[in-house]
Amino acid sequence: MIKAVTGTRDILPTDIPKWKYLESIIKSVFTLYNYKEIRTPVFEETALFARGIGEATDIVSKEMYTFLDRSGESLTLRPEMTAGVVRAFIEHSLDKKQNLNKLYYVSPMFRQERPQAGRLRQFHQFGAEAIGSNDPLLDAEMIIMAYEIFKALGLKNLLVKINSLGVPSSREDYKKKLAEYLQPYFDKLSNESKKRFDTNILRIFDSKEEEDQKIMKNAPLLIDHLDNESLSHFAKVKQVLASAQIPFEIDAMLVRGLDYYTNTTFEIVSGSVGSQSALCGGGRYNGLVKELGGDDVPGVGFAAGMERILLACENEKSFSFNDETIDLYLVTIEKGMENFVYKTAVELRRKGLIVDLDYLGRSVKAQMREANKLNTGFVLFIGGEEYAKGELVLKNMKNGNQKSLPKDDIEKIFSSIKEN
RNA sequence: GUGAGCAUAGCUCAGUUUGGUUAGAGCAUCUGGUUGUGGCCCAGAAGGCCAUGGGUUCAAGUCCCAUUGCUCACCCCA
Repeated sequence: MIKAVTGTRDILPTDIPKWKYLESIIKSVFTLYNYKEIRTPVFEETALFARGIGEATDIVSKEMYTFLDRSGESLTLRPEMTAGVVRAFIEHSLDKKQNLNKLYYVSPMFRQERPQAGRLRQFHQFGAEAIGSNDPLLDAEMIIMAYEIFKALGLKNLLVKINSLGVPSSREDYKKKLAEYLQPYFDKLSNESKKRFDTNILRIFDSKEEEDQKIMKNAPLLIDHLDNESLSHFAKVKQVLASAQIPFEIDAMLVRGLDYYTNTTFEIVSGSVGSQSALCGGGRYNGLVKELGGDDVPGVGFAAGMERILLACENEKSFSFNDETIDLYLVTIEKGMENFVYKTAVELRRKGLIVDLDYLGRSVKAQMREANKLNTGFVLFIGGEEYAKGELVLKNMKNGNQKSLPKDDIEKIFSSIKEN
């Protein structure tokens, strides 16, 4: 048996309602904040991600689905959306048409990691990018929109964590200080952290090794070494969040594994999923557009994992649906009625009723059991004595009442059903 | 890439500890319970190479080994 590839999932009809519901909330919140949807290709030139996300990051160095196409060009299934959106932004000169572009997306992403709770190889993210302004209002707006969406879904067990990484120049000064502090402990660091010492020293803060954490507890914090401009930017973000009544906490250890972040970074974590608890993450990326060949345009954005969110919703039972219903089920009482039955079904469907019928030639009892299972409001019996008299029997499945109607009066049948 | 756990009907699971005739249950499916009427109830049916391949044994769903798959966790991320 051929099965779905490791880390991929079928979304079956029974799962579709909750996905549609999630998508409708995403769309309505982004629309309220006047973000416009953008769709970009699922694959891009490999170089886009290598440059945009950073060669040394885990995503680029070990998680991408990269392949050569038939002409020998190296392509990659997108592991995240920001690089592609920025590429499209530059390619279509969106900044020349509008000073600030507020964009959102809902799309599948691909990363070759070992699957676990809340982590798949093909997964879905929604997110937003605001490109063209350095206003801290937008940093806060990202967090607010994500939070509004989670709230609308009924999620409770949430924690907003924010941090500031400052600008590259002040960060370089700080990195030197951090290196000086860590030098005496170097031998005690975990192997992974030793590597990071050279590649991205800030990431040592992310280590969960006990020994590393002990050392990092007294390390100088980036947040205490921010330049004045970064500090006031961060202060404004906090102030806006507070005025929007978004509870948050500052996590000076929150660094994040993508190279492009500057100033604000944030995550919203849920206590209702497994160990992969970040429902969304994002931050400001003021150098990215220029890095990818555009003008020096600032940007900020976030991405949220939809499977993870739905997992949290299920665990919290944050919303539920009524059983799906149909309007009418046609029961064929005797053989030979099929043409009339189907014609009636089509005409009622054209009037807007959800109509189903038997396609398996089953007994009346079996058809009634099916009608009941489908939660139909009405059943229309076709055949027998009444049909011979030119009538059909309409049964209300809630109260069991039945009445006869002229067999060709579609309008009468329609209104008898519609009135209830 | 590393570690641990799991694998029996469409689904959820008994049975494995202490090997012993034809492998069970609930749910779901199907058929009936007087000629043409659902739900609840009752009766019955169908559905399994017990993940795959080797081994131990008189005998393996049960013990051993390998393989594959899944799950969870690490790394990291959404």
